[in-house]
Amino acid sequence: MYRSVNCGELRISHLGQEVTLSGWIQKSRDLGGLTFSDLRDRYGITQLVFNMEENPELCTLARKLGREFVVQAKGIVRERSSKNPNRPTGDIEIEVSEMFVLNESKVPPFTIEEDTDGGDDLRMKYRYLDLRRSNVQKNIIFRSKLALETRKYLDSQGFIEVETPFLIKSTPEGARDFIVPSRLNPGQFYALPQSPQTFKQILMVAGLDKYFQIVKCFRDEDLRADRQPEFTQIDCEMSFVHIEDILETFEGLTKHLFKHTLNVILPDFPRMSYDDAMKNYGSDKPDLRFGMAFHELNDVAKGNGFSVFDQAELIVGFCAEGIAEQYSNSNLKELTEWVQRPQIGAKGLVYIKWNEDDSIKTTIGKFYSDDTLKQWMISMGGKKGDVVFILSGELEKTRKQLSELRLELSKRLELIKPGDFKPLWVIDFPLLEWDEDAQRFHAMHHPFTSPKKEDISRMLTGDHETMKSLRADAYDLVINGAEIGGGSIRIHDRELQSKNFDLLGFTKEEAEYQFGFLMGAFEYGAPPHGGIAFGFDRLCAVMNGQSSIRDFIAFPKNNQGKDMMIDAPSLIHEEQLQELNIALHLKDTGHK
RNA sequence: GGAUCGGUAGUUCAGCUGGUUAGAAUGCCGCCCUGUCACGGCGGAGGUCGCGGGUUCGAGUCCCGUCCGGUCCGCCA
Repeated sequence: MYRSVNCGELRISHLGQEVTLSGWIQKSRDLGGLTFSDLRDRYGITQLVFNMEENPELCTLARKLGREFVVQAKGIVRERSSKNPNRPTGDIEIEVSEMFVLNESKVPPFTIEEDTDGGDDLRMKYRYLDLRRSNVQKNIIFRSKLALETRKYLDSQGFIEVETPFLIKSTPEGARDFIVPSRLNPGQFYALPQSPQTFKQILMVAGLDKYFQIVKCFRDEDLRADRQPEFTQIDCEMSFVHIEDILETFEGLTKHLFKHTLNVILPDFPRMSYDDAMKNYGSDKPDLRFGMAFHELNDVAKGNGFSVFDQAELIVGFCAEGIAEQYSNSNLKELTEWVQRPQIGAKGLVYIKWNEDDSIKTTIGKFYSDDTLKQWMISMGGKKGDVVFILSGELEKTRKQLSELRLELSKRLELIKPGDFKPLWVIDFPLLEWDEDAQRFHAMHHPFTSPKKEDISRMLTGDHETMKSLRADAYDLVINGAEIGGGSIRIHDRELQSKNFDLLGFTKEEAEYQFGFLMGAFEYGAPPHGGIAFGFDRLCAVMNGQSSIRDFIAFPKNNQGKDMMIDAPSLIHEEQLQELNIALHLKDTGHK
């Protein structure tokens, strides 16, 4: 028997018991006559004590224990003469009578502690050591619990989990596919799914009624802190539903998850149209943990001879409450430089600072009187002691820039309270998006998304401009400014689906080649249906107040899509290529 | 595809406008220590300053190239 108890469970109530523990040596403290060793496993840390006088052999052995040695120890639970209140097991220790070194360890390249000194690079290469750290394990355990609670809730609502294939068909739409060659079908390729979208719709046609799957998805795009080439979705689909049914069901799921993992009770989620989100926050995923909503100033600001404003498509600003005192000229200058960085790209930043002494400090004093500017500020919800920031220019760019400024300012002003959660449904997304470069429409969500009922006739008959104004039955769940989930009511009618492909620039043949199976299925009694997919990794991260999803994935990839531990991707043998009938034509990239 | 920051001891980093023998902390090794828990004390080992080239009397430092990593834009139906 390697152990009778784990390293986290012993308390003062166990005094006098003989126990056996196994774990890793976290650290030893050799005091000469006494040696203390901290034994660690997933459950905690228990102190072992060795006495040179009473058991010199064992104590000598203990002094030789290095970090991360794997050890089995048997002994009596004793009360400590000096307790450690920082540890749940801090009242007791094990007076060891018998010990085996089960395995030795090299000195680890970084410390296995809550706050490691290791950089990301090393942590990924030695992920098995990184995963020994309690806070990384905590994340992985959280993830497990979140998946379990997801299954519990969806099961309670009558959903069934169905596995869909990973080897499917490549489609040029949307993200790039990972491609898998087929040995049995020379020259032909599978693709890994970007999502199980078409399969779950087929399952609705098949009458499964309520489907879900916690499933890996694959996208061969460039990575970010919150984007991995393989990631996990909670993928769901329901039949005979309107938008309301879906929002209600998955608001319920989200509340359940917060309650049963974080013990956080979320109030009902507000809803905001896409148009309002863009207008008021310059973003389709606004962070509602702080204010600074936008106010447009076109009506009041134009026609006073300030050519920058007069020529702008949009003049828009927001009010930062109570920062006039703390925000000096140099702060404001620095902020101006910040928005002028190429990544943001604003030409300049207009501010109006309404000081406590009632004076106004502004960049546009030549064109507007102090009283006028105060009127503006009052109309924007401002008052004495506030500062208003204004950007102007082309509509979409300006909104995006001001949105970036809003987020940056929230960080600088530390407006975000830890543990605060602000979920939001963003609804009524546009159906189509005009791609100026490609001179064609793209589906804003995906090509299976249904237009709103009242827009269907306009879609069937409208002109180019009409298409831009079509709204979809599509929705995103946003929490704290992160897109956590997205979905839509789907098209379930062959003709409408066909028309949509047509709008998106598919020829009839292409549409048939790629999605004929789906449209074929629609001809055999497809029920109205819709669904949603949650970014599971992102949900884990957001619930824990983190922005990077990598610490919630046991074996993540780095920015280049590489797994540093197993060194993948990698070259394959010539014979493998031959068997697959694949010849490489590598561009000379200077790589090995 | 682009922008930007970084690469110096096992690790995390400092190293100024170029100037003796490249430092700190931590880790590691050795000795001492009977109540430690960030133990303490004394001593020690540890470096191709990512790589290649250039400028210079002299390069960790400046320039060019390259590789590796972080962050962001594009991209992510």
